[in-house]
Amino acid sequence: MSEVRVRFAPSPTGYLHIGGVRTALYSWLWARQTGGTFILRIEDTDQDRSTAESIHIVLESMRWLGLDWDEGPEIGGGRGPYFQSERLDLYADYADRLLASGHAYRCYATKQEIADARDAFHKTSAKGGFRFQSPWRDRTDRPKDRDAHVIRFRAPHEGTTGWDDEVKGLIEVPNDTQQDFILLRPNGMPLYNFGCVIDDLTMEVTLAARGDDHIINTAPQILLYQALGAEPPKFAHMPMVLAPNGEKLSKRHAAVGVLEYRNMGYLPDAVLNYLARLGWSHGDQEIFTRQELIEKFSWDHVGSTAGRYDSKKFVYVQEEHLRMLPDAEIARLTVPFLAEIGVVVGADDPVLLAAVPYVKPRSATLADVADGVRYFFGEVEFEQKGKRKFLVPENAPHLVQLAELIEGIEPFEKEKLDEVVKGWLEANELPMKKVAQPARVAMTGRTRSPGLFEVMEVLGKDRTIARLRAAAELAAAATTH
RNA sequence: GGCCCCAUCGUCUAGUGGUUAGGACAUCGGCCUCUCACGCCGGUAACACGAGUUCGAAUCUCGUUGGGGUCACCA
Repeated sequence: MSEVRVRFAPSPTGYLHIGGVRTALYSWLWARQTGGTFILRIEDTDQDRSTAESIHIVLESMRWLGLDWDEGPEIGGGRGPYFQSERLDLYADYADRLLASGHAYRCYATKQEIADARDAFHKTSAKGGFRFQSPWRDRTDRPKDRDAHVIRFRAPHEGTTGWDDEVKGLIEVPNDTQQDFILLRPNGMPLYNFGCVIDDLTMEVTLAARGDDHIINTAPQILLYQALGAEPPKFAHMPMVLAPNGEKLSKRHAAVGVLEYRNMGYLPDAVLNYLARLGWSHGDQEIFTRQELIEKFSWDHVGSTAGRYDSKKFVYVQEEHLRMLPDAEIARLTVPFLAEIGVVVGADDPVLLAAVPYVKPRSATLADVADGVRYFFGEVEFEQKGKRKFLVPENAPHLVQLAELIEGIEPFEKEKLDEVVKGWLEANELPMKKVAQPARVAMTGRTRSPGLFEVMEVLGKDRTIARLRAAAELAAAATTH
């Protein structure tokens, strides 16, 4: 079997959609598993919609996800260029060949003529789909008053065109439904089906993987390969990612731009895992490392039904990946998220490092971790509800006593703290519940946090005592009502 | 409407003629417990429908219904 060459060919007309990421991912996994080549190609032939900003977003998204390409923008490769807008000569050349062999023709019909024909078709309420029947299909002359024309494919009307799809199986389409689709616009820009075929052909792509909304384009493309006397690649059409309600996924339903997940503190590997698993399976396994994905991916376990985006499961997968990370790595990755909320610390900050293991099981994203360690830095910010409920005069003495008790504890570690404090509580017949919440609010400003003694250990003796005493004063001064 | 694709718990899926139809997320109950989590134990919950093939169908065939895609000088 020849070397695997696969590509991801987004059009830069917005953000990189998570549905697009999934098709990119499957191709990438296949290339990495087989030692093949993963090509990134930018389909920027729609000059009205393509933007430089969008190209940047695509590359940035791919980089963040770690979906590195072997040929493509910025690094080049032997089959470049990798922007369709820079391959115009090539398309012109292939169009000439098709013209010469009679597989294509120049069509001088104007957009208006086509629109009129379409209107007329719909007015007669004819059944079936509209196909523009160009009068130029069988003419050899040309109009005297204009030169602008498109180049159309001379589509066959008999027989069927089919292929054995890697995920859908055998698909056959009758040729009499084909139309003379346009290859080249008057300005020399190719349309999707033509550009895609010429690129896949000249880039020697062996498997074209894409969303199943492209199934409709495959027969025309195969016809084009045949007209060119070339062997088409294999095709894999994967089902789309739908919104939770089964509609087409859009901004309304979820964060669809993949970079948004970076900003929310998701891990690239978690995104990959979730997306891979949505539409593909490997027995009962749910959590995969990047390496496992590469090793275990296979086309015959890509399902054929559309998958719905499920944010809860996504969060679950993200949590699992966060827990797989070493604490020091989590600390390092959390630093920018801390900066975001005004806490400036280094990745090797001892307090941060000490806090991560306790905050980790309570967090899903890196943003959660940042928020979870926040009160270990700077001043305590009290949640009003907790302050009002627990920092009341009757609790003030307990906080002071706790501060005094703690003064003498050495080493200041959570096991020792646990032992001494609980002994003291028992001796004084004080229930833990009575003291814990006021102390928690005193130290963290919140009613929910890691274990009391864990917080103390991270805070250190001095700051623990200071916070307990400060809160005791607040509590004593609070007015009851 | 034509053409094409699809159909197992709410969701993602396992299943390739013989299973008490399995797992995961979610959900519900319980345990643990200083709060919140984590963790652990357990429950509810599915083969869209109808024919046919077969000793036997979630699995094969046909039809119905339902969902999706597409019918561009977008990709």
